[in-house]
Amino acid sequence: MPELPEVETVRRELEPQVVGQAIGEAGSHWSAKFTPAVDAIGATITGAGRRGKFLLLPLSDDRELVIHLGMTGKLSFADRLDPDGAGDPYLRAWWQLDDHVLLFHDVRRFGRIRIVPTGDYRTIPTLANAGPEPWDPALTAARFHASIARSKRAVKTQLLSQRPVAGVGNIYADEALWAAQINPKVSRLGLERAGRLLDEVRNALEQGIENGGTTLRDYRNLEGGRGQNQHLLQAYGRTGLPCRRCDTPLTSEVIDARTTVWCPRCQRR
DNA sequence: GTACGGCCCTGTTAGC
DNA sequence: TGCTAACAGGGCCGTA
Repeated sequence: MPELPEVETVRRELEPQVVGQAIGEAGSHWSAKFTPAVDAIGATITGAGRRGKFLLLPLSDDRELVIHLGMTGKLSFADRLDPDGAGDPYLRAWWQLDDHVLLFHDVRRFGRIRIVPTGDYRTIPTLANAGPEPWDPALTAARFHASIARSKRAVKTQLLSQRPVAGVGNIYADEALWAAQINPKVSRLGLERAGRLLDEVRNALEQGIENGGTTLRDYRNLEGGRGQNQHLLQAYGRTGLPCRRCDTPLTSEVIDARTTVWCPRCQRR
C-alpha cells in the first residue's frame, strides 16, 4: 500500500515526464472517485509535488490535480491508449499528454482523484488537516509530543491519523514503533520518547525512499518495478517470528482496524 | 472537537 | 475440486 516513500518514489519518476506536458484528452471510470480526472483537459502540468501520501500536480490554470493511490493505485505511461480498453480492466483514469498517456490503474478503487484551486484542500479533509511533513524543520520533538498529547487515543492510531506527522501508514508506523521500542497501544509519551519516535519515523521513511518503497503485493513504481524495502522490515508482516532484538515472538492485534505487529518484550507498555 | 464503527472495493487465501 | 468466508486497509462519513 503506498505510503510516503512509495508516493515519493513515484513523484520523482513522474516529475521529468509530466512537467510542461499539456493534457489534450482524458477519461475516467464512472465512479465519482475518478471522474474529476477529465476536468484537467486543456491545462498544462507545471510541477510534481507531494504532501503526505497525496500526489500534487499543479496545473497552468491555478488549479491542482490531486491523486491519492489508495491501497492498490499505480501510475504508468503508455505510448497510446488501448482503443477498446480490453488491455487493463482496472484502468480508472487516463490523461493524454503531449508525449505519452499517463494511466491510473487501481484494482480495489480505494484511490481517488480531485482537482482543486491551488492550495485549497477543503474538499479533501485528510489533506487539509495533515500535520507537517516529516522533515519540516518546524516539526520539533516538542511539537510532535504536544500533538500526541492532545489526544487520548493509542499512539498507533495517532500516527495513522496523519495529524502529528504526514505520510505514515500501517507499515512504517509499525516499523517506527518497533525501532523506538514503544508499545503501539500507549496513549501517553514523555517528551524524550516522543522525540525518539519522531526520529524513528524519519528513519523508517528515509529507508523506505532509499529502497524505492515497500512492495508486499501491489505496489509498483512508474516503470512497473518492485520496491526493495520489504526485505528490511523488522515488525510489519512478521507476526509469530522472532524479534530481531530479543528473539521473543512478535505479537499482533487489530488496532484502529489495522493489523499491528510489535514485540511484547522490548515494546512493553 | 474527539472517538468510534461502518463502509467502500476485489484479489488472495484459508477452511470446509 | 469447488464453494464460501475471511482478510487486507486509507480515507470518509455518520453518530454519539
